[in-house]
Amino acid sequence: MKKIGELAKQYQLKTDTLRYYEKQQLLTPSHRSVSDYRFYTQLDEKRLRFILRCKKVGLSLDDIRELLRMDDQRSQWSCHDVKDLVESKAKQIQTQIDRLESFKDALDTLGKNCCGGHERAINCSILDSLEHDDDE
Amino acid sequence: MKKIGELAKQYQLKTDTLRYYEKQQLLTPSHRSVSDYRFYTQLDEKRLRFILRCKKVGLSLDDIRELLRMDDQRSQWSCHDVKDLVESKAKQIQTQIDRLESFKDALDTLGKNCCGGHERAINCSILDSLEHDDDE
DNA sequence: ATAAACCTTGGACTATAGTCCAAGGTCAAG
DNA sequence: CTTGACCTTGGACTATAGTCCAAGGTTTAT
Repeated sequence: MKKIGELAKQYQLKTDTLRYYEKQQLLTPSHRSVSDYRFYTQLDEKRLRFILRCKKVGLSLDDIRELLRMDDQRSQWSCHDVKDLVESKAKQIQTQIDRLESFKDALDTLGKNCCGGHERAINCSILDSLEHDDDE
Repeated sequence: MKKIGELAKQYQLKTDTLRYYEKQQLLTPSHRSVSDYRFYTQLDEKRLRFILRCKKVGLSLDDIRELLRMDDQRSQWSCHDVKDLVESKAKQIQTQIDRLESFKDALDTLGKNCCGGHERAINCSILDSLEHDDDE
């Protein structure tokens, strides 16, 4: 059983983060001391690793909460449910990627047409194209 | 000269957004009526279009503020300065894209190994891999 | 003259994932 | 027995880009 400080140090988190996860219903330590110190068991720690692994693949705390619920009661859920969550998250991320790609393309185009020299920006092609309604 | 409501309607913004841009030092109407109504000139409107075009290419309000400063005083800046801003923003966006791509890959991998069937998730491969420390 | 539609301001609230702080209680070492 | 390191709580604050609200003033139309 570990106290919050130990657990935090071990996983390079702040104790505040662990308390935050508790408030978010992600990880509640199985025991409390008389003086209300948190004590985390091996299982709690395993749950924390689950959470951290989820974060690594880009899941939000909301997603993780849902996945934990499934993991807690696997028999209540089908593989389909789980896969669904993962796939819809992947799709959502793809949408964000697409959006950013189009930003990137637009910026690259702006940059490519610019001399980038040290002369005054009086006729800067970037500023000019941002000023004019070429594309609309 | 347009009142805030007209301008907002024309560009499909909320009047609040326009006021917000003013507070952010992006767009200050050139005139005020006796009763303190905002009046936007053609130039103000042009400036707004500049802002909206910047947003379209993914620039933040902070970026836009900087770009407007350059546009306002082109002779104070070089093409290099302008190009630099645009390119560094493009790089920053690329970093975000890379991060999301790696999330996407991880989720795709999880999803691919999962049957996605309607059976109970007792042995769900997704949950299993999130539980075990395979990759660390 | 009064209602509807507009305008003003400042301040609170949204989501996300924490981080930091203050005031106070607890515990181990010297 | 006190110091320092830990722990507790609740609440405020961060960034981003607005959005919404309340309380009140103005303008336009009837």
